[in-house]
Amino acid sequence: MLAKNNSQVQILPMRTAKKRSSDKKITLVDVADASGVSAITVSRVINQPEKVSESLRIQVQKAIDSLGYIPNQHASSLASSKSRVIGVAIPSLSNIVFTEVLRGIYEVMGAAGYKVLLVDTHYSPLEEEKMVRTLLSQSPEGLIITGGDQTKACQNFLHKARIPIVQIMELLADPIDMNVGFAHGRAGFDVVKHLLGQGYERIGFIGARMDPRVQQRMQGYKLALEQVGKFEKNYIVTTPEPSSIGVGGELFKSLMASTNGVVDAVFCVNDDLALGALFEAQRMNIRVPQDMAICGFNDIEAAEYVNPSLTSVSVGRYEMGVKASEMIIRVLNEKPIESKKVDMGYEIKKRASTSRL
Amino acid sequence: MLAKNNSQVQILPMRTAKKRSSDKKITLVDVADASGVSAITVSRVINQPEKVSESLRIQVQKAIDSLGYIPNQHASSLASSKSRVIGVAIPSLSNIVFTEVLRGIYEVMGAAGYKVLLVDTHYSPLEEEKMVRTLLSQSPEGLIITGGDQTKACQNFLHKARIPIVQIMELLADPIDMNVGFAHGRAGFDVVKHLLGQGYERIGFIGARMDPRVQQRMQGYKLALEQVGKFEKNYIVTTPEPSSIGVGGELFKSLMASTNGVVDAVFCVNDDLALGALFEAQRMNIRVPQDMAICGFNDIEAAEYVNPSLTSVSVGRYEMGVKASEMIIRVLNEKPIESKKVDMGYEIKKRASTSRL
DNA sequence: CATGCTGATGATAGCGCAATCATTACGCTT
DNA sequence: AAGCGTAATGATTGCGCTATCATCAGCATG
Repeated sequence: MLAKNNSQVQILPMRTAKKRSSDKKITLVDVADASGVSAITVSRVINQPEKVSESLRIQVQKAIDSLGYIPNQHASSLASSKSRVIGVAIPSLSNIVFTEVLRGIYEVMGAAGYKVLLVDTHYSPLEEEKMVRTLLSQSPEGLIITGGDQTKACQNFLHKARIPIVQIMELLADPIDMNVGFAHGRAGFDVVKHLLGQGYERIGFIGARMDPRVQQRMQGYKLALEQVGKFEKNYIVTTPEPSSIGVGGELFKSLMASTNGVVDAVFCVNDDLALGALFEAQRMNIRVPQDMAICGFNDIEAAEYVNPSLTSVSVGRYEMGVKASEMIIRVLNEKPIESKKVDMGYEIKKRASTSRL
Repeated sequence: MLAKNNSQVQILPMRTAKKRSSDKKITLVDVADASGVSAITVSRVINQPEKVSESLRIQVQKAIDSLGYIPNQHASSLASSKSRVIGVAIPSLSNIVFTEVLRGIYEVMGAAGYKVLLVDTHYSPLEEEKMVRTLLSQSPEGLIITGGDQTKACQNFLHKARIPIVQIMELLADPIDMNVGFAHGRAGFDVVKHLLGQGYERIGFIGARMDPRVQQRMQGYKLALEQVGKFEKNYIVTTPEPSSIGVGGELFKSLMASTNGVVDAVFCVNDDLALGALFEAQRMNIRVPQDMAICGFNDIEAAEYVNPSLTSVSVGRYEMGVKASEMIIRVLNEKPIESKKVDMGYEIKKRASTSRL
C-alpha cells in the first residue's frame, strides 16, 4: 500500500471518492489507486503478469477482484493496435455447413484467446462488401471469408488490410491470401461416375440456392454425363430459393413430372434436398435404390441413419474451420505454414440409397 | 517522407507524403487533410451527415472513397462510449436450436446497425462467466444470454453492467433484467398428456446432454405420469453426452433392452434423438405408431417430412431471437416495452408418429 | 443598426489504455 | 570500490476518435 512519489502529502482522497459512486465505470487507474501502484503496473498484472513481482501481483489482483474491474478492450486495442479479434464472414447462419465450419473456428480461436466477430452476408457480394467494412473497422487481426466472389471494392479493402486472410469452402485460382477448401466440380464429377458405375443411366440433378460452389458441382455433374453422352438438359431442376427438405421434395416431384419419370437417379446438391427427395420418393412409392438412386452432398448425420441410408459426399467442414484458424494463428505468430492453399479433399460415402448392385 | 510541422512553411506536404506510403493506416485526419476540412467535420459526415452542408459532404465523401478510409471503431467507441456491439452467449454452436435463435438476432440487430459478438459457453457456467467477461470488455450496449444458470460472480458483473440484458430460452423466476422463453416443464407435461390421450400407456423418456431446460421437460414428463400413477423410473434413459441422431438410436435400443420392450411410447427431448429412435425402430421392425409412439421436441424441418411424420413440440426459435433483440433495441432507444418477461409459448404438432387412433 | 438567432464549421480536450523510455535498487564482476 | 547489468516499477505520451464548447457568417426582427 501507500507509495508516494511527489514531494508533499497528497495521500489518497481520490480513491474513496471513486469507490463511493458504485455506478462509475471502474478503470485501470481506479485499480491502481486502490492498490497503491501505478496504472502501468496494473496493466502489466493483466497482460504480462510475469513482469510483476509476486507480492504486487497478488495485491493488485485483489483490488481487481474486489472492484470487479473489467478492462476496456477498446482502449486497449487503440493503445496497442492489437484487437484480438478475428472477423468471419459466412453467407448464411442457418446452413448447417457453415455452422460446422464455425464450430471449428470458435474452437481454435477461442483456445488461442481470440474473439470471433461473425457476420452474415446472405449470399450477396454487395452485402459482403458492407460486412467486410464492418469487420475491418474493428481492426481484426485476421479474417476468414467464404469463397472468392468478392466485389472489386471489397478486394481492395482486403488487400489493403495487410492481415492474414483465409478464403474457405472452395479452391480458388487466385486467392487474396490463403485458401482452404475442396474441389466442388470434381466432387460432382465423381458422384456421377459412382452412379454410372452402379448402373444408373438417366441421372437427374436437383439444386437450390445456386451459389458458386453449387454451380461448380453442377458443372462437374454435367461434364461427367457429357463424357458418356448421357447429358440431358431437362434432367436438371433448380430453384434460387434456399434449400430445405421441403424444397427437395418439391423439386423431386417436379423432376419426375417434367421427365415423365424416366430418371433413375438424382444427384442433389445437398443433403437437405436429398432427404426431401428420398421422403418424397417413399411417399410416391418409388423404391430407393431399386428404381431410383439418390445421392446427397455434405454427409450430415441423418444421411447415415435414415432408411435407406443416404449416399453423400463427406467434406471436413469442422476440419476446414480448424485448418483456416490454425493457418491464421501461425501467421500471426510468425510461424511458417506449409502452403497458402490447402485442399481438404472429400469422400463419397457410398450407402444404400445408390447401391443397386 | 518530408513532413514538417515547426514554424515555417509546412503547407500540405504531409498529405502527399501519406498517400505515397500506401501502407500506413488512413485516419480521419488524413481524410480531413485530403479534403481540406477539419477532422471533426469528417467525423460528422460519417456519423451525422445531416449536420454538414451538401457541398462539403460530397467533397469529404469523395476523399473517403478515394483513400479507402475505414473508421477505427475502437477509437470511436472509446471516445463516444458507444460500441454498437451486442453480446450474445449461447451454450452450443452446433445445436440447431441456437442457430435459429441466432438467425433472428442477426436479422434484427444487423438491420438496426449493431454488430453481434457471439460466444459459445459449452453448457458450462464457469466458461460462461469467462465469456461474459470477454463480452463486457467490449462494452456491449446490450446482452443476450441463455438461461439462468449463471455463477454468482457472473450475475454480479451482469448487474453492474447497467445495460439491457435478455435471458432467453426458458422462463425464469428471477431474471437479471428481461426474459424471453417458454415453459419447458409444461411442454413436457403436455406431451405426455397427448400420448396418454392417444392410448399409449407405458411412456419412456430419452434425454441427452441434460441441461436445465431438458431437465425441466423431464420433470414435466414425470409429473404427468405420476398424476396418473404410470411413472416408472426405469423408463427413463439419459446420457450426458451431446445429443445426436446416433445417440438417439443407441438410447432407444437401450431403453428397449432395459424394459424388455414393454414401453409403447417414447418422449425424446429433442428431434435428433427422436429421429434416431424412429430410424432405429424401423430397423428393429417396430411399427411406428402402431406399436410405438415417438415424440420429439423443437419441430425441426425433418419432423414434418420423415415417414411417418414425427410429432414434435414447435417453439418459435427464430421469433425468440427476434423478440429478444427487439426488446433490447427498444430499451436502447428508450421506448417502452410491454413487459420484461415474455412467454413465447409452444405448440404440440401432432403427427403420424403418435397417432394410433 | 443593434440584437438575437440559426446553421455550419472548427479548436481543444480527453476517453482508457499500453509503448516507450526513465528510474531505482540490488546484485555481480573485475 | 567503481562499474555494469538486471529486474521491478513508474512517468509521459499518444493511439484515433468524438463531446463540448467556441466561432462565425448570414439573416430576420423591431
